[in-house]
Amino acid sequence: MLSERQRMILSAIVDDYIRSAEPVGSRSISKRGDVGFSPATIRNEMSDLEELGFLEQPHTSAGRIPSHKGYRYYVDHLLGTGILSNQEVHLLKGVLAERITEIEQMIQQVAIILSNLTNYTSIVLGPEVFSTTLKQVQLVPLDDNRAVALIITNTGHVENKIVTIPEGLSVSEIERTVAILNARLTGVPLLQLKSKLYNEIASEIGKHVSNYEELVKTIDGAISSDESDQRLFFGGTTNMLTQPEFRDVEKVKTLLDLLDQTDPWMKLFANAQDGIQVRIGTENSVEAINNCSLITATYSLQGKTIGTIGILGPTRMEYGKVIGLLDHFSRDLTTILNKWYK
Amino acid sequence: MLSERQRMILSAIVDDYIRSAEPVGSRSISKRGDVGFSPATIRNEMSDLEELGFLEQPHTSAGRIPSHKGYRYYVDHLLGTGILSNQEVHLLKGVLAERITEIEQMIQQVAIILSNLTNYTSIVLGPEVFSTTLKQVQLVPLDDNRAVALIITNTGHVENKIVTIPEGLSVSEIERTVAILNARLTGVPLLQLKSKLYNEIASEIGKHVSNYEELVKTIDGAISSDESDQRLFFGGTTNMLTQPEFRDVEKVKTLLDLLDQTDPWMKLFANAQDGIQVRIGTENSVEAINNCSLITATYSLQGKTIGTIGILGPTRMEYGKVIGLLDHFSRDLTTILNKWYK
DNA sequence: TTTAGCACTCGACGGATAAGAGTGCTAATC
DNA sequence: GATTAGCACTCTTATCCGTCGAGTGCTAAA
Repeated sequence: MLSERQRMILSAIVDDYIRSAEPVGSRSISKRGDVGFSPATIRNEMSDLEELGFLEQPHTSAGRIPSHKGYRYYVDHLLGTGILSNQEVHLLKGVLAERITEIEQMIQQVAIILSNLTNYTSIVLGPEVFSTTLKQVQLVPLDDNRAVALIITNTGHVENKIVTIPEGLSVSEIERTVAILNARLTGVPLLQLKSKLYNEIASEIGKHVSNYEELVKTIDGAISSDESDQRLFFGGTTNMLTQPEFRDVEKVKTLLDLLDQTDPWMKLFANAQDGIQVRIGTENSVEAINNCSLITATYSLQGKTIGTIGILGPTRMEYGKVIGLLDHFSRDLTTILNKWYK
Repeated sequence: MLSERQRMILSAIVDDYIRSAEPVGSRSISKRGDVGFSPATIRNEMSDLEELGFLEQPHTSAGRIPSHKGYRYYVDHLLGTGILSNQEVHLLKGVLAERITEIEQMIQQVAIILSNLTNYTSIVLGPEVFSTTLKQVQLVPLDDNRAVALIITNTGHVENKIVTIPEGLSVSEIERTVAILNARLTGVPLLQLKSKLYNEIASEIGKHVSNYEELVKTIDGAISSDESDQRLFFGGTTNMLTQPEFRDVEKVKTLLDLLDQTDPWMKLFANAQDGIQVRIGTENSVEAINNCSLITATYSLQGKTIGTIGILGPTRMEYGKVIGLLDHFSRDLTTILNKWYK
């Protein structure tokens, strides 16, 4: 569809614009050396590229900037895979080599490192709520009527909740209840615990415990995790402020308010495909980041995708570098996790 | 020191400036009605007040704005105690009435409510690290070589850490170790756990366990809480962006970067006095908030101050309202907590 | 097909001017 | 003696206007 020369020029424009954040003129392209044509020729091609929708002009007599379509073409066809610098590889290796007992801690570390390396904002969805399953429930007595319920997941995460034990329950009743829970709920995804509890298990508990309604309610309180909020980590939220597109405080506020929320990100990540995915500008469906791009990568455990890590930057972001980093990282992380849980 | 008239004028200027964020002129004061003098008279007084250091002039022929000293005088001598609106009282009562199993959750709720009510940023130091003591340690086996260590504090907070148990330890050795820990560490402030472990307890464990070095190391990992980070909650961090003094992105970044850190706040809160404390501008010692004011209140349990809640706003903040809110809240919270833990 | 040349467009920058807000001082008034 | 009206003065802000430079689009020549 595009001639070789047009592709060179488009590539040069996107590159330059990513670096400078200013409209790119024909002269500066010509001077770069890698496109050996005069400004006039380049101007003609640029005019064509604009007609085709790959470029835009902020106003007559300004240079061109890439349109969303231009970025898309650039990402799909023109991008050389970024090569990581030694320092970057080193840093990532460092994080992944650290001995950490929980996946989440490691993920969080990686989020911070990535945001530092890229100077963009990183958003990480920890071990996927959708696929995390229950491994074990334990009840540890605290005092006369309270206990700590431990919810242990297959990803090695432990969550604790303080529960008040309904009056008049004998120790054996409690023990039996916990045994039932473990027998029936092990392997069940966290999100389904609640419905399973009410639909199947409540009645079974009823067979062994007299006043079981309140008990079931207590269990409900313990297992209905409020963790879904906490599984979303952000790194380098203020990095965006250094980008020239956020010189306006209004825009900053819109973005930061979005970063304070959980829902939009869950939705954005819900339909993330495996592997690297680049969503440019309005492809993101969330209005507040219509002039941003979101690059996501997934990591997996035992062949199953369990989490997503994303980098959010202006549409004018360094796609090559970020994709390279995410690719490298998601592979490494997957390898490590699988070795770990073998 | 100041005449009655000067006090009225100073008060009027501060009030107006807090509302408008613009230098206040003699004419607008005169027109307010509560100061029944002509602009000329007021001008003379303003000139005097400036000489005394209570007012400042951004430039000749602009109105006056309060200096730090002016705010200080206003807060100390001119401020009528703010009266809460019904809605505000209602909201606070609502939060405090909710049945929550952990102090921290409640504190966090309050932080959010307060930042919404004030439109400033709230910073809350949860149950004080300095005074929180250990109540109990429990070890729950997970699989062959791993276990969950539960650290239970006197404030009802439970923290869990996954530990890898050193090879070659018998069950009885582990049990004995836990017993020693409970016997010797109960009631010890969290911050002192580590030193106590190495100085007193390590040797005692050595008597019962052969290869005790690695075990002590593991215990260290479990008790050295990284929670100190998580005890600091922020609410409404983006509220500051709506304040006109933060129209400049640079300032926003400085502040937000500060809000990402923990240390400065710990230091700021470390020397918080009991009751309400107002620190204006440079009184804060942290440079990044030299044009902000921080109002803090403490709450207590069993007569002992256990936490601090602060509201951060521009020096031009609504002192009356915020002080009223904080006062009301800290009393209520203290009452509730004490009823709760009775 | 490519390029040199040139007229044209548009935003950025800087200086000049006017408007407006507010002061400080002086002299008149209470 | 305290208060106030009046007025000149200062400083900021907005606006206008001309200039400059970057960049384009078109035409004609190579």
